[in-house]
Amino acid sequence: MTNTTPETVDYDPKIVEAKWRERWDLRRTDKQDIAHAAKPYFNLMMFPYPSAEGLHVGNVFAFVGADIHGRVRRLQGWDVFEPFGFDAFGIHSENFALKMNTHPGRLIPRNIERFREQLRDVGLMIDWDHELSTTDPTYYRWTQWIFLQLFNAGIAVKKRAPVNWCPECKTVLANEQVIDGFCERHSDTKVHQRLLEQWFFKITDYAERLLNNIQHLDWSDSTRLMQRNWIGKSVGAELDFKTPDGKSVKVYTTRPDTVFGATYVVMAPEHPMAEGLATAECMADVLAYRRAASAKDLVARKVGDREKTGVFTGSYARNPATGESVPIWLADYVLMEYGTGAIMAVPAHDERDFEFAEAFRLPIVRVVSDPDREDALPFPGKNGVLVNSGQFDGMTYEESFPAVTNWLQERALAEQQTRYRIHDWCISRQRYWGPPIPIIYCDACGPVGVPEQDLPVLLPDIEDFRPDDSGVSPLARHEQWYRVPCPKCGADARRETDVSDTFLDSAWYFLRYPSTEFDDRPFDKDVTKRWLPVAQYIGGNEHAVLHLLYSRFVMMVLNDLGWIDFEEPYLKFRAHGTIVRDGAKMSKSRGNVVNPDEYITRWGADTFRMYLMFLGPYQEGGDFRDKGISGIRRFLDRVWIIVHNTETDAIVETTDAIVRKRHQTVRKVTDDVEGLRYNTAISAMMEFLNTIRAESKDKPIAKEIAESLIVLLAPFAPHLAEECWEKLGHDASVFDAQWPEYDDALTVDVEIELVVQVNGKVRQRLQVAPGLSENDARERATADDTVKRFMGGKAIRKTIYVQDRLVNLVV
RNA sequence: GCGACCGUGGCGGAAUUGGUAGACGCGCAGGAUUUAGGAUCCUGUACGGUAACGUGUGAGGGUUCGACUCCCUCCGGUCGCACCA
Repeated sequence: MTNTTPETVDYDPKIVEAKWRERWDLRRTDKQDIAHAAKPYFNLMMFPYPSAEGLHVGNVFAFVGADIHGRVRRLQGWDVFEPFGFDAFGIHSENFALKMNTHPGRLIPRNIERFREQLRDVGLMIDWDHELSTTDPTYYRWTQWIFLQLFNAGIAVKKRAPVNWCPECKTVLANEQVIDGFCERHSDTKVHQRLLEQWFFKITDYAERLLNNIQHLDWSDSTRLMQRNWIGKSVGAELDFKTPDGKSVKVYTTRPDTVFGATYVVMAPEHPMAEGLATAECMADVLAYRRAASAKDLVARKVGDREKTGVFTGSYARNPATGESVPIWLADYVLMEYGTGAIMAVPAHDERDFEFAEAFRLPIVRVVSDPDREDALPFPGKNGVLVNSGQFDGMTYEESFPAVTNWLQERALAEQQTRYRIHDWCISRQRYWGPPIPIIYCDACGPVGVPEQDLPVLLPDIEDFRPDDSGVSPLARHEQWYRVPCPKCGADARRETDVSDTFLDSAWYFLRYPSTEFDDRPFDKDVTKRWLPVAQYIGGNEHAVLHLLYSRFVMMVLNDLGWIDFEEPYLKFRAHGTIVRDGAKMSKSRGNVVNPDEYITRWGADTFRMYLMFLGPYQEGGDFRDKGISGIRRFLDRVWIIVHNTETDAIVETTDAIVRKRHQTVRKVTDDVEGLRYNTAISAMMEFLNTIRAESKDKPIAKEIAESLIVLLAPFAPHLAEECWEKLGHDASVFDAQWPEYDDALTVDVEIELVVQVNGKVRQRLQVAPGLSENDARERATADDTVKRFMGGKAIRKTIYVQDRLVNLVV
């Protein structure tokens, strides 16, 4: 390096990073005083599943972004707590162990060990004293405790329910594990429906509160929208269509205003009233249709072709508004699981009903008309006014919805109703690798919760944990484990053999982090008060619905039961983006997976961290391209050189340009890191360095300039920053320094470029002092030869002046 | 099908509230240094044109003194939901 002074050592990240890893451990730099922190800041990142493949570059991207945020907050004076843990229970670990012919209990510790080493190399500010793993009995003991709180409160209940069953995994799948009717893990295996007795959490009872709180959360709009959609609130009415013999067919609709256009009724094929409504001559068809529909399972019905099929029952019901007799049909486009399992069909204003009416030649009656558009049917919108609707004609949707509903309600033919799409949370898994559900079944006492002092219910160490298709967990094959006396009456009883859903493990882990030292309580009340709710949560979008919703729900319940004094766990949540390679998602099959270890070894952790953050906006992700990383390394090399050339004991004059750039950079980086715009924060630091280099021309620079650069850089490249900080004469860690301040007045340039437009086109750029008046600006502009030429001697009709930016002359 | 977001050089990507399009970085070209290569440093780099200048943010239209930014139509992509009545 030509401009390196002889005694300067080249930047060798291997040496620097090893030195500071050790120093941080020694000084306990990353540890937090949980009991006494004055300005607590809980910086949470989603804990990973410790896969056998080790840390993925996407993990590193996620954690580094969160770590930078934590380090910035620390420099800004907060007592930052940045814990880490492992979400190690679940189907992933178990399936992998089965494939490798080993036991997950032996696999997980190895994987965790590997993760820990890799994470250490990345240079995260993690307080390892508070590490946790969901598979640790000292953790899942309290997962079971939480289950018991919900059980005792009547929120955990047992129900017989249809579930998604994957014949390959041989277990129940959650809805999100079903992709287009196939298992997410076995893309060629169709998911079946199966009826099982399972434990459910009554999250639907909390739907309204979960929905309502969303508006107060500092989350991104898209995440909030996804949560709203998942909860799926709809306001409508249950209407009563009566048959001549007095039977009552209840239908649910969100458009009671269109009831005058309801020309037939449709029931789901499995509707309990279907058979009773079938007339003798239609019975054979009805039964045949039913059989055909149940052969097509629920999932296939949802994804299969949407050709409308159906069958007439032979019966009629009375439209509660018109009093006319309308036919009752069965069709599989109506789902038993939503609403009442029956609908009133308004073919003129619903596309599905329209298709069905066309296919079976049923009458179509228009009851909404848009005066602005004479639309073809169907016309599903809410614009327009009612027609063919008796005394309601001429009303808008907003008027007619309540008017029609009330009118029917007065005659006991309707009831306004609010419904939610969200289902109760099924937490039973017929699997081995999870926390046993702490329930004991007694013939006399029924389901009894395991007494708190008997927790944890340890997961037995068994070798034959392979699931079978019996519909029960492998634990049900271990009599010596499940046979226990009833805790209430002492009679022979048996344990619940299902384990709980991984989402329950992860629903409360952040509550445990600050309290890991307590073995007699899940979380300490004082500690929790000090640290929770979490200040900022960073994680992947794939968990933006379920994980966040489930943990919000569990916190809400714990709050209601008096265990905690907040009900929303994450005040602020931001989702990071995904790293792709050459425009495609990284995957083993594509062969474009990036191994972070190689890059850290070759370039150093600091370079790798910064490169990942430089790829693109943190919340959008970016495209990983090998070549670009050298630019970051060059930047860090130059920082190293400039700091090592800095005079620490001499007074060095600094140019105004450097000072100005310093203030501009501090402002820009401060704003950018706040909005997680790490890519532009890095380019601002690069610009700062470029200015310093151009101005100083290899001469030593002033100490305070080097210092502010290093502090800004520290969250991104912590090892190098520490080394440079020490070189600048500091004994303490750079992370005990102060985030630099800026002065707006000192960011103002002495000379600005004034753009001169003629008729909106840029024609000239003039160097002027800032703060020019409009008249002065116009004078300067019109005096310019080029500007004169483009004005062509015409008079100015209008001048637009944007202070210190541009003047536009309209001629 | 519905909803959300997005489309900018050879590439990754910049551009507070409409006000200099292409910051920063990669790559590339030329030069310096070097026995050579690499590294490093300097200069240039949207496109066309010797130049004046013209043209440019997926396509087309609109609003405006002025549009990557706002509005309409279309095309393409990513994600979420998906017969939810």
